[in-house]
This record gives sequence, structure tokens and C-alpha cells, in this order.
Amino acid sequence: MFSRHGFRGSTLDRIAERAHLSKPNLLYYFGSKEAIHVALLSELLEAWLAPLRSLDPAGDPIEEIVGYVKRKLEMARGLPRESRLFANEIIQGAPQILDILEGPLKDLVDEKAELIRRWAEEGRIAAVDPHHLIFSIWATTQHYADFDVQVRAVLDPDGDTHFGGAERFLDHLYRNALAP
Amino acid sequence: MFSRHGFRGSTLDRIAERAHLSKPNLLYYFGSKEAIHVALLSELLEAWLAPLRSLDPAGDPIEEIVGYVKRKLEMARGLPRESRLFANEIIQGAPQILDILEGPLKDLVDEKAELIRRWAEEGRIAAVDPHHLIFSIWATTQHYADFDVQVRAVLDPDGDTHFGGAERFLDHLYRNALAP
DNA sequence: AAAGAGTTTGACCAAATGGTCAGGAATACG
DNA sequence: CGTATTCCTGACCATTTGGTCAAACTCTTT
Repeated sequence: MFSRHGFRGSTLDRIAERAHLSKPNLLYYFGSKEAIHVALLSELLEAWLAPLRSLDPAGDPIEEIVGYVKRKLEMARGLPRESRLFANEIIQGAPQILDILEGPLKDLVDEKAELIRRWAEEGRIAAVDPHHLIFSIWATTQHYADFDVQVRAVLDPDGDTHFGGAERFLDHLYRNALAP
Repeated sequence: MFSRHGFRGSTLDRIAERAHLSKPNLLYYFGSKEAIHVALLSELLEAWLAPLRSLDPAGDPIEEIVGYVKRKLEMARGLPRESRLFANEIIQGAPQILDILEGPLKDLVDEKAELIRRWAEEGRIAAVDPHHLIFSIWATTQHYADFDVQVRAVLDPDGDTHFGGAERFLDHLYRNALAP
């Protein structure tokens, strides 16, 4: 509900209905509407960042990064609602998770950016700005979840057939950009 | 208002307040809340697509595409609210503009994709899927408007200083991806 | 100045919405 | 079996919200 309609656009009545619960019963388990939202966000954030966390300093740089792109794309394909949930939250200024973005998220990104910077320094990948590289990976992969409707309007694909093309394109894009 | 809070999250009272109008007076000019939203979307859509429309078949392929990226990034910088307005609309399933996406937008994208395909065929750029190329440009540039809060949380920039880095990165990304 | 069109507003309304509460049903426990 | 605890619900409430309306104000035209 939240992923499609946003926080304000989702009502407790509808959430309760789709959860097969009465509204008071829903509020028995979650103290408030906001509590449901926060529970979802914090529960999902960990899974959301796992692929970046598993970027391996010991692996081959280009394969690591291209593999990360692939995993993120698979997440966009398999968990589009989760992607949209975060997109909604962040577009609206991240009122619930700003502290997480500025804390744990920033720390993780900085750590991995430092790893990528080192790879570049060693000449194993091209010298690109690591932070903007990470942003571009998030953007290009999550686009297929968040802007799903637009992608489908333009490509008119059968089911998920367009994800193959997306994967090939992104593989080409990042291999060429990162080749030393 | 709509760009930050979404359709349901924006109230006529607040819109009227920020427009220095009484609510009935606002509804005198726009028949309903939805009419304001539709007016905004359709008025801005043209400006939004102008950069793609001006992709010039007679120009140098790589400079044309890289220039398009640059213009889109400037729009994300200068018109972040407009970007978020569309992002909100599309994330929520594009209830107001689905027909535009499937009609005029698809036509324009298909036309420019065909142009890019021809450039690739002539060996003037690398053989990449034109549709996914366009999607990736939209994604990477609009990311700096739509996910502004996240970008700032990670980079903690002074004002808009990070746009320079974004421009250099994207220039590198697309030049390398498109080099024949 | 009077008429008339266009503009603006305070007061109001019905529906929707987040949330409460007293009590009933189910389950665990001694 | 009795009781305490957890779980669940219908009825209800205060507030918010999109929208209406009659009346008033402003400005142009004759």
C-alpha cells in the first residue's frame, strides 16, 4: 500500500482490509499508522543494502562492481514494491529515515567508495568518482522498479522480458566505463 | 506542495495558503484539487521532454548524447521540484498521465531510439540498446533531483557543489560507453 | 451612476480518516 | 475447572479535508 500510494495516500482501513484484520486489531499490533511505516522501512533497509555490503575487496574489481549492478537489478525486478517504498520516502525528504541515511548509510557508502577509490588508484579500474558511480548504479537499477510504469509504457514488454535487455545494457555501460 | 508531499499528502488549505488565496478562490480558478495537479503535470511535461526532442540527427552522435545528458542534469539541478512531481506521479502508477506516456512520450522515445540505433548501425557509436540508454540517462540525471536528500546525506555538499562531480562522472560514463 | 460581469470570502457540509474504548472471544496456565 | 492473559471487534469520536454556496466586493461598460 505504502509503496504505491505513499504514506498519506494509504489508509488504515485499506491496509487492515488487505491484511485481513480489523482496524482496531491492526492498531493492536502496531500502535499507529506511522509505526507500520517505520517497521517496514527499518525491516527492509538491511536487505536493501546487503548487496553493497557484500562488495568484496578481495575480488576482481570490475567483476565485483558489475556483479553488484546485476544483483541490484535483480532486486529491482523481484522487489519492486520495496524499491518504491524507499523512493517514496526519500522523495518526500526522508522524514523517517534521514538519520539512517546520514549515519549507517553514509558510513557504508563511504567505506565502499574508499575501496573503489583504491582500485582506481591501483589502476585496476578507470579513475571515476566512486560516490557518483554508486549513485548511478542505484539510479539505473532502481529505475526499473520505481519507474516501472513508464518503462512498460515505452517498451510494452511481455512480462519481465525487458530485464534481459536492461542487464545487457548495464553490463556494457559499466564495463566500458570502468575499463582501465 | 505536490512534489514534496505527493497528491494525497498535499491539502487544498496549504496550497491556498502558500498561493496567498482563500480556498474557495483557489477552487474558483481550478475546479478541483485534481485539476491543479493535472494542470501542473501537463504544463510541465512539454518542458520536461524538450531536451530529448532537440536531439539533432545532423549533429555529432556522441556530442549530441553527452550534451543531452548535460542538459538533463542541469534541469535536475534547476527544476528539482518538477522532477519530483513526475517521479511521484509515475511511482504511483501514473494515474493522470498514463495515456501521455503510452502515446506522445512513447512516440518521441521511439523516434529518438531509432536515430540512436542508426548511429550505432553506421558505427558512429557503440552498439547499445537505445531505449535502455535513454532510460539510464533519465535515471542517472533525475536521481540528483528525486533523491536529492539521500545524495546530500552521503556527500554533505556545500550547496550544489556536487553537481560538478556528477557532470564529470556522467560525461565519462557515457563517452566510454558510446565510443565505437 | 447604474448595471453587470468577474472575483473573493466566511460559513458551512458530508465524507473520510486516524485513533479510542469497553467488552467479548480465545488461549494459556495453575 | 477457574482464572488470568492475550487477542479481537463493533461502535464511537474528533479532526481533517475536498468541496459548496450565498453574499459581498471590485472593476468595467454604458
